[in-house]
Amino acid sequence: MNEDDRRELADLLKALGEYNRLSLVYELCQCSAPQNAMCLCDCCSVDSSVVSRHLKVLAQEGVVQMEKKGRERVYSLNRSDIAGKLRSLADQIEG
Amino acid sequence: MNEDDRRELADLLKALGEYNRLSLVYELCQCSAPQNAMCLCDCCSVDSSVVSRHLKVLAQEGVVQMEKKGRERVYSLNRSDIAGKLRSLADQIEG
DNA sequence: GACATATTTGCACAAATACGCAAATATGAG
DNA sequence: CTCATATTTGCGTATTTGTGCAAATATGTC
Repeated sequence: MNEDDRRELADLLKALGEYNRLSLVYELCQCSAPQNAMCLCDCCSVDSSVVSRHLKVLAQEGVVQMEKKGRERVYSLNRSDIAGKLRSLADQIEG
Repeated sequence: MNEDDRRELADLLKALGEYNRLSLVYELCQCSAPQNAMCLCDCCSVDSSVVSRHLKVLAQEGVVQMEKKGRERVYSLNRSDIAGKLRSLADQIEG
């Protein structure tokens, strides 16, 4: 694995490695339909601006996908993509 | 998943989500025998004290295991343990 | 005991980060 | 257009974090 890929993977893990962001991911896990930020706000008790920033980070790392829907923006997990990367790491670690 | 478990998982991901620490993990990945810190120093160009601290973090999160061996301390990966946790997360994300 | 090597720890510091609040922006509803 | 709701952004702040250097500690070797 080259350096850039490793940096990218580290950034992904860092994005997931913050409690409130991980909570957002778990919340999205349980939703079949995409959710807006206000709804996601409920699962972690922080300001909506904070949720907005966390979702931005998750989107940058490809964890979630955003879609404009009228006045709100709905988010959904890139399930197979992230799961694949985590499994790939697991495989490498297990050797 | 309860809150404590989630916090613990977030801490694990955070430990893995730093470039030099992830590099240490990859380095250990490729070693069949446990390695000491001086050897691990080579894979990331930082001071030995920094490596020491990173290894401490990884040990606290259960990523690596330390064993005293004379004057040096050798580290090895908890391969199946970490791989299992990553796969478990992947499974939950994939739903 | 004296010395060399391996590792940790104390200290200082710069950069990153998470956070809340208030203001700005976007957009649907009336 | 006006208003209400959803979201982002600017700002200030407190905390965390990664880092290097020097000193301290640990332990094998002579």
